Amino acid sequence: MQDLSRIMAEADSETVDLEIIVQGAQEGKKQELRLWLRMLSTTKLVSQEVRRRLRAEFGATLPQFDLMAQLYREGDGLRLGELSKRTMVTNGNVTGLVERLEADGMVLRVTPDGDRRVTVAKLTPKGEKLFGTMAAAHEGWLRDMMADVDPAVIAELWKDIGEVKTSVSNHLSGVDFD
Amino acid sequence: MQDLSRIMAEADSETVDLEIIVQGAQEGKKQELRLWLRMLSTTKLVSQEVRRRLRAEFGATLPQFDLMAQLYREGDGLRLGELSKRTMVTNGNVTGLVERLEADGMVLRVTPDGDRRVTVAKLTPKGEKLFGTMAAAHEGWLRDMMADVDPAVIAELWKDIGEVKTSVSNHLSGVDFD
DNA sequence: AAGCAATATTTGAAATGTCAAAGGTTTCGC
DNA sequence: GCGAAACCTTTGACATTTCAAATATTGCTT
Repeated sequence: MQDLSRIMAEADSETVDLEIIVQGAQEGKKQELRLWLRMLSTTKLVSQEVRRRLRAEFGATLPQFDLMAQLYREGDGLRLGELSKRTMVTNGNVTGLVERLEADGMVLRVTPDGDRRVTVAKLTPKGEKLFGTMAAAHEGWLRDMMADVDPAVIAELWKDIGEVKTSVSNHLSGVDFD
Repeated sequence: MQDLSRIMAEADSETVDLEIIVQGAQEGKKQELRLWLRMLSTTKLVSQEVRRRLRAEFGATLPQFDLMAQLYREGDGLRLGELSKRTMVTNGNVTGLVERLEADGMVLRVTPDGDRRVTVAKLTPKGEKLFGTMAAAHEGWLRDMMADVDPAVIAELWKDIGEVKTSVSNHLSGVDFD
């Protein structure tokens, strides 16, 4: 944490009302915040359950599963940069993930002849087989977890969250300082 | 990754049938998976934006912000175990988070007289002030990001995701091996 | 052909994340 | 009160995460 003095000075000059800021999410003013907190906690809940089961049943991690899912649907493999975009994982992170998956024999790394900057990752047969098993289980877990939710609600949620995603995408700050 | 041979054997003996037998299964079967993938990617998108801004504007991290939010609404402080539950962060992780926040002067650690097993974390005045500023900004970011979504949809989403969360909560596997 | 910008991946530092095991403390049962 | 069980936090080993800087390679410009 850096640059505190400047920030504190700002806070001082404003005298933000500390009582109201976090609390009053009930009153309609903070619908977005309230929704976000609920989305976040729900996502964490599901993620942790999925992670726990992937680990217990397959000894795999969620990021590994995600990465393999992308490779699974592109039989010819993907460049690491592509993988990074699709999994929303940083480049540096993909390097390590692929490294470990390769060590486990799930993934193969190849440098194509045309361009030696590039590394293409590809599932091995072993990786494909394991992922197939995991994917089927994974789908079942989700169906179970959401079993009490009306299918119509699920469809509605899918649509509406799509709207949220679009809105968010259109309001991202590239990189800006104040 | 461990225990592969057993898992592979299972996969072999099952030969999962990718063709779907039940009627209407193409559309209905994977609704939950589809919803989950969309929830996950949307949450990642928002998280990354929030993280980027917290860092750029306040030099703080998202987990730190989360933790401070919990302490903010409990002026008397919270035991680390409580913090762990509320932030959905493991115990060991809370230790480190609080350590760093204490080093930054945002948080105070106290061992109450009654029970020396316990550590209570509490925001310092400096921490309170900074959090107040961050919380106000944070709320604004979310309002901006979701600006294109109809308020009625936001309210609906909040309600429906609540249903999802309840369902998931009721279908968690404590700890089970197969 | 030399130089330089653009592209693609890796590396390194710091923080966060999980899990399991280890430490102290308290409390309960006897 | 003693010893064991229960409780709370810390520690340690790894994996994942981000960002920024460093490498390496290609392609463009002149």
